[in-house]
This record gives sequence, structure tokens and C-alpha cells, in this order.
Amino acid sequence: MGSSGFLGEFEQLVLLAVVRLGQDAYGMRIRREIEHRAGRSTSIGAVYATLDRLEAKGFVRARDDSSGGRARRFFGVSPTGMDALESARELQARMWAGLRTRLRRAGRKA
Amino acid sequence: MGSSGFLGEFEQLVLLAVVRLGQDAYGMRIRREIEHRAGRSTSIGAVYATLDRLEAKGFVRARDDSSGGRARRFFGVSPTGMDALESARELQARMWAGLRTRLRRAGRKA
DNA sequence: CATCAATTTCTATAATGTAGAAATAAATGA
DNA sequence: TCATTTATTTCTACATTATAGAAATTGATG
Repeated sequence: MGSSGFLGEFEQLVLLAVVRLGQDAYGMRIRREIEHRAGRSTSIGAVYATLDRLEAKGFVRARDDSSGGRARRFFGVSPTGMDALESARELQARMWAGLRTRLRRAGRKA
Repeated sequence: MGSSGFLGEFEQLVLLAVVRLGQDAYGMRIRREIEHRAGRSTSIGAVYATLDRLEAKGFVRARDDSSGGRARRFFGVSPTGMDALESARELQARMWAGLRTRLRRAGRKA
């Protein structure tokens, strides 16, 4: 993938979950969010490994936990990360453009 | 990924290119289609490796080349493959739902 | 038949995805 | 206070996917 700025499938899920959760984006919460919204089970290890990789690419940054409670690692999406999300979305739009009807037709006759 | 039916990022691109190309979907052509539409360079090896994996999963099937010319390997998307595409699209829709404005806001202030 | 051009195969490696056990540390109740 | 529970993160290991490019194949062409 050559760090070319493209987002893998799961990376995209995690990044979107971080956007959605806003101030509340930390590992376990992100995991739950993905499981709920995507309806797909995932492991906590998968989430953290992906967060670490996203951080290494500069797509998310960890901010320190200031709340008194249990120490947690909160994440936020960086401007670069936002760009990556936008690009991914645009790419998908281009690739899908005009294909929905064709897909439905094919699905019926299959 | 455990062959859980999820499509990787590039797998999705290839599958969509096969749908779009219809009768004309063979390796080199798929490569060109992706490069044009996605505006992203890719290698022929990447395309074939992905086609092989998609075939192993039953998402595409190769049909024999009946045209007289240079022997080529044509591909078509199977019903299962169509389902996988639909699922991927639905998943994306769910994950993105209601996020565009938030993304734009964040992009501005960043 | 020699060469060319288009296509596919093959080989090798990097990046991403995935799970689950182990470690950490706050909270709780005795 | 201390043992226990509970929520969270780290760590380790491995499977799958992504990627490139050289080599092989085969029709076409001179």
C-alpha cells in the first residue's frame, strides 16, 4: 500500500468512528461504536493496532486524558485524516457512479 | 479478515471495474479502467492477484475466451459478488450517515 | 521464422487485518 | 488498607490483502 495515503477498509471504519465519537473517542468506545453501527464484531487488538497505524500516518493524534477517572487514550482525527476520508469517499463515489441500476438488474437475473 | 465476506479496499475497486466493464472485463482492461476512473496507478500483478482471490471466494468467475484473437481471461461478477458489493455499500452508508457536515466543519477549523 | 506487442503468470515482499492473552490501574466493598 | 472486580490498554503472533515487476506465453506481423 506504500503509505500512499489510501485507507484500508478497517482503517476507514475506525477513522469514521473516531469522527463520530468526537470527544469520546477512545479504544473500547471505538470498538463498541464499530460493532453497533457496522453490525460486525471486532477485537480490541484490531482496533488498537489500527489506531496505532493511523497515528503513525498522521491521520489521528492521541490527546492526553485530563478527566480524573480511569486513564484512557483519547484520539482525534487530524486535518490530514479528514482529507483521507474525503478522498476515500470521492473515490467510492466515482467508482460507483451510475452502477446501482446495473447492479440491481444483474442481481435479479442471477 | 477470515474470509468473512468483507471486501478489502482494492478488492472493491476491482469488483466494481468488472461490473462496469461487463463483457469486456479482462486483466489489462480492468487495470486501465481502475487507473482512469480512480486516478490511481496500479500494477498488473496487483490486479491479477486480486482477481484470483476474488475468484477463490466465489465473487467473480472466469469465462473462457471465445473470441479468436489473443487469448484472454474474461471475468464476470457472481451473484455472491454482487451481494458483497451491496453489503459494502450499505456498510459505508451506515458509517457515513450524518457525518458529512461534521466533516466539513472540522475541515474548516483545522 | 524472428520479432513485436499484448496479455497473463509467477515470485517476492510490504501493509493491513485480526484475535486473544497479558498487563495496568481505577473503583469497590469488606 | 487490601483483595477483588472491572474497564482499559499493551503486547505478541499470525493470516490476509496489497503491491510491484520480471518472466513466460501467445497471437500478429514483417
